[in-house]
Amino acid sequence: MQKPSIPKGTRDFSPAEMQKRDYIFNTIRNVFKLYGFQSIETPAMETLNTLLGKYGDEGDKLLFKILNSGDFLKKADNEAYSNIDSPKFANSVSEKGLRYDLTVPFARYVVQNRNNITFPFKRYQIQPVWRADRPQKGRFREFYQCDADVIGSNSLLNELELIQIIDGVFDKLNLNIDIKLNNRKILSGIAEIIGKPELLIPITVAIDKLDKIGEEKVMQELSDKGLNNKDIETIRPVLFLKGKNEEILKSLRDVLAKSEIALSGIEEMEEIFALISNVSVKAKISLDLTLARGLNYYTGTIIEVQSLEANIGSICGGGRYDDLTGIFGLKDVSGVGISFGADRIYEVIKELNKFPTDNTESLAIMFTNFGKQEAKYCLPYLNQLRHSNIPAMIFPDSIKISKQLDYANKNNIPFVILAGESEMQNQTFTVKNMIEGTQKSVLANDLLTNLYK
RNA sequence: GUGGAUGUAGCUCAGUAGGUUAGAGCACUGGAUUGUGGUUCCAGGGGUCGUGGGUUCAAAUCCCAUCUUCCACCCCA
Repeated sequence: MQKPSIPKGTRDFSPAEMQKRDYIFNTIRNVFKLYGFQSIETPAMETLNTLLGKYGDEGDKLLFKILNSGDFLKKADNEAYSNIDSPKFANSVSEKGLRYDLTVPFARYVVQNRNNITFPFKRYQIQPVWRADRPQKGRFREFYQCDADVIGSNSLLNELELIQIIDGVFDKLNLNIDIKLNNRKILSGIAEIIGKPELLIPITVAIDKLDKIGEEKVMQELSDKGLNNKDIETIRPVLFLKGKNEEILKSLRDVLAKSEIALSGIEEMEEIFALISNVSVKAKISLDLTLARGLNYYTGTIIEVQSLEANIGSICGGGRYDDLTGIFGLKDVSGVGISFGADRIYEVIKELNKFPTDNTESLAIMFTNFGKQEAKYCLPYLNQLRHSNIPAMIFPDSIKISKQLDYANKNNIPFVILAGESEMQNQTFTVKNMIEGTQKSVLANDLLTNLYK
């Protein structure tokens, strides 16, 4: 007999875990709805054309590809096979892949359904995504993302709303967070100032690590990527600007004055902070010039959320992408969105022991089963409870009562109703309170009104 | 993809100078209690020691490979 198992990096969720997961999903979903976002779903798999090239080389490597059906070897690229060119060979036997995130499939959806969509389109989407990453703390191969995006609007009010959503969700979940903001245009400006715009990505990847590996190693990496000492000395002071968010922006204006693109990024940031000052936000919000984020498609605002209480990396991220739909043939449509990492949020709440203890959704009442006649006697009253919105069940088999009570006990059912021969004769029920260990007799017709008394 | 650790009953883990029949707690089943759970007591079932190969008279224990899980890096939610 083979031992049952599941693939690396995947998980089963028990009823107890699902209850906690649903708490997170419901919280996020309710806030999304509150801000006027509508739900959509897209398939677990997309064609590889849709997915490849959107997440950089690293992302392409992490895509799960699906083997073609049928006699797929007929179309196989034998040349690639003999050259041991795995990616090329894989493409010849696979044309579908599991989605890597929700943003790219959403962009595909928007372009494909452009005639049925009224812009600006505010959609939310809560679905699993798959990455062939090596699992570790807070990292899985199958995990849920909870995305909210606004597409077809350039207004920075959208950025404000997304920040408010983040604030609202984590406030409801009782987590302390730091919302880090930056703007790709500022980073582009820095690359422009030193005259090496083509090195934007390597530069951002390097400075993103500042708080992790330290100043010296970042400068070393910058030098490795082809920056000379003069370039590095230009960048260095920018990264260490201190003060309030508004003050940093002010100094940036001077340093990056020669870059038009940087100035427009700075202006956007100033506007966002000005907008935020009109609403009350509980979370810490910081301008972080070292925030880069890997995904290649971001062009404006970038957002990343970190827990101030747990060390698990980013628990929510997002940003503005000006031309993601362009790749699919719809130009000049700007989008901005965020993505909550539900699985990491789960780990944080678990670590901090902040899951609510009251579970109002669990079963409240169980009828024991003494036999066929007795069960039939219970059925109308069971029905009555359910019609009154009280979660209830009858034990399906007439096994020993101690077993049935044991079942109720293990499932945290607070009330058990005993109905045997004598109860039937007297038209009563014996109601047992499983928490206090007490029991009482009530008239069957008074069950509903006397239950909790 | 790179580096390090790990794997013994359903779960958490003991068990190495290699040596009869591999243990415990929890869980499970039955009984004390044929209509009363969460406590207690008694009894019982359950393991190809991750998998494959090797060394040896003899391997859970030593060696090699492989897979799993975990941690760090890369990257990211």
